Amino acid sequence: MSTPIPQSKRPRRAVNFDDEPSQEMEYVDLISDDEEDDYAASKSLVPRSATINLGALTRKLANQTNRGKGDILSHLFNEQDYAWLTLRADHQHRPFWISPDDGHIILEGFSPIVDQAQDFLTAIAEPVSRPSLIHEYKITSYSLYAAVSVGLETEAIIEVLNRLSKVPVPDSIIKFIRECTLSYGKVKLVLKHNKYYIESTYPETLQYLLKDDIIREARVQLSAPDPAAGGVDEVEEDDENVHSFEIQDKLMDGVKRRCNELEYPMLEEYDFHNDTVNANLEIDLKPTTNIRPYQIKSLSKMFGNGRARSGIIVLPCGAGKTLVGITAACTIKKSCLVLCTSSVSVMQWRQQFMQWTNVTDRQICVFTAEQKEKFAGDSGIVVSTYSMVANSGNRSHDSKKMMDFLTSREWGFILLDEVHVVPATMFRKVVSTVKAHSKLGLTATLVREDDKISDLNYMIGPKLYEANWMDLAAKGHIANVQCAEVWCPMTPEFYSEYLKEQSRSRMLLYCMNPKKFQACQFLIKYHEDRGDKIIVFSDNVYALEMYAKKLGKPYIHGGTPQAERMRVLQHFQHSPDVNTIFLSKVGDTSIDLPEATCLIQISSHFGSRRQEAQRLGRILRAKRRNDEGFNAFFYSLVSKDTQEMYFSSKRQQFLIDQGYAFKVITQLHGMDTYPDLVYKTKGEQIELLSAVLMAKASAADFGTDVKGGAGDLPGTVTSKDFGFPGVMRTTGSVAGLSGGSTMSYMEQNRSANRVIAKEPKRHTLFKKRAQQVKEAKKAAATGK
DNA sequence: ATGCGAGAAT
DNA sequence: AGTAGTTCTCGCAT
Repeated sequence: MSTPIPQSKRPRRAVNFDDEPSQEMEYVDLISDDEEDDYAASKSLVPRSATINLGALTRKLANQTNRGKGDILSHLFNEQDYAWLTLRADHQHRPFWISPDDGHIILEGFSPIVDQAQDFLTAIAEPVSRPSLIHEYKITSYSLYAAVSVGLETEAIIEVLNRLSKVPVPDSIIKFIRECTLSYGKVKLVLKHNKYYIESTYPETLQYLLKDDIIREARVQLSAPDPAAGGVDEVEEDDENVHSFEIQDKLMDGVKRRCNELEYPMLEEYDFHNDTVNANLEIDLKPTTNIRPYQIKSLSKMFGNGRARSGIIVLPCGAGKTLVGITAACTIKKSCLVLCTSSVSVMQWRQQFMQWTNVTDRQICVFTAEQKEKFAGDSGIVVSTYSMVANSGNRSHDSKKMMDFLTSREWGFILLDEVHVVPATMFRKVVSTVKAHSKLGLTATLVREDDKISDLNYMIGPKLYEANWMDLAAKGHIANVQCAEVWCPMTPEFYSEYLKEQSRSRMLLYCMNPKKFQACQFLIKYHEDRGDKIIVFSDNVYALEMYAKKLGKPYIHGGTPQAERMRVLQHFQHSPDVNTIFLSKVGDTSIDLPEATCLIQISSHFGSRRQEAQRLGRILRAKRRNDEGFNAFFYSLVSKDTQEMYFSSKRQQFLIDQGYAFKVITQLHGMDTYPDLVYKTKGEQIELLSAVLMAKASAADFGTDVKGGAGDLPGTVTSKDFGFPGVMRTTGSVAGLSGGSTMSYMEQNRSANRVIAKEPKRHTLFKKRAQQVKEAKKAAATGK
């Protein structure tokens, strides 16, 4: 929406986030006549496994529409039959359809005005899936709250929707938009004297909220309540127009949830310019710090009206989330608390603050188990971990004192790194125990496998911005990645054992499948020869060790001592002789290896979409990403006809929705003739099988193995055991790096071969919401 | 330093 | 289809 500010014109110290809600202008003359060419230009296919749900488009109306009972064929197609849709005469000039049923929007990715349409849709709707040619969005109450909070107005939203839609905007959708946007902003959550208040200029609204049991009981009663006085009379009047009441910290979470359910989501904005109570923090970005256009854009959503809106910014790994957070802190210029998931991240955040801003040692400090510092002046930055702040009982003396320091003061800003962890039972309370005027959550993967992710809407705020991975890759901000799933047939011996086993012990068998072993070895060799640096991931520590030892590569898992980790990582980054490392899930986050250009997964038995995306993120910031035609590679090795097939498809869903296309490789050409292939003979394979069965039988073996430090395990590999013998590295030709095209593999249509993982639930929004509102209102009414 | 318990993710 | 189990990290105490 806002045009990127040219490098030269950008103000040196402050970042300009002017974000005039000028959507009115921008969408007026979008329709041009030359879309035929663009259509012809794009030839690639939508991945079959993308979650485009065209069925949703039709369900309800298809039933309502008179489709002619004499039609002998339509019953065969049911929901897939679109014949009833009444398109506008000039529909080909308009970029999307809107489903009257559930607010889903299908956008043509080849439309000449796709960029503008996409800009608009990301502001008002939730991206569901964005493969290359067709994008799916859905309008939800949350997405509409976000739209309003970012400055869009109800009628403007409806008008632009109407202008861009191939079908007239259904009345049901217009009604939904009006309802959702009407009440937003009427109720505010403010912090005064380190206490939470619900504030509104509409006394009747506060009165209405107080009828709800949860909200009423969370209210702080200043004096003995006068039974004669009811409702609005109890509300304190700060001045003529503003009314408010106080809420207990500990019950804040429930109150916020309730307000959302009652359709009065609380607006959290911080007028930091006019805050004279809290001391300013004199920090600025260094003049040399450059911010990318999409980073500015995301921040403009936060600061568009001159205040700091609480909310969430979603950027892919490697796209500079940290700098976005730091820039926000430099804009607010008040005391700031940064929370991370690990102590490694804590140090990284501190380092990045030092690197990008003029913050001094005295102003920034860390609070972890090892280090407990306080800043010196009236204001400063504290970087800590979620568990440090969430930990309630059994604190050390220093920690207690530090927690008092954190909870007794008012924070201008709280930065929540990896914000998708915040809904976890123990972590969620940090949001209300530490009192901050504004909150910003950062993440690359706003997904969880439970249903708690939507809690962030009321805990933190609306999703202010979500980048499109494909767009960033196209512009060179993150690497281009070729994704492939390699199908490895099980050997007959392994497969018959697999069939005998219970589900739990099956995992080892498909991890250790000799064919997978060979595929892994072959891919490593192939990519090392091209000059790639390779990370191999294995969730299973036993498999990790076996693979790494057999193939002679260093590895790191949870039991690897810190010093040892550093050694291995150093070698990987700087030695031309170490081009492959094996990592357990320690490597999922926080290990930054810009040298890596290729990633192979050998074991990933669960269906975690977040883990898959985070692993891919390890190669998105590849140093060489801007080289001509550079591609990073991401392989998942999957044992054929096992449970892995199912998990794999589930894991890939997030990336597919981001527009990544997974190729299926059923045969690695040249592998069978590769001279040093491991486990080539039947004898070796059976030997491996018996080793696996033995390991599986004795869990004790496992235990010591995993602990790693025990040391007496024969052949335990550490980096010092590697003389880094002269693994010759032939430099691949530049042309050879130009992409997946040079790889010989067979592609095939995966969807024909397996069941595609369905989205957990494609609920009909209206129904769910109606139900929620009904219950909430009923509860409120009975509270009378 | 090392072990232990808790908590998160799935 | 979901549980139980695995792995990892953190913070605290010895």
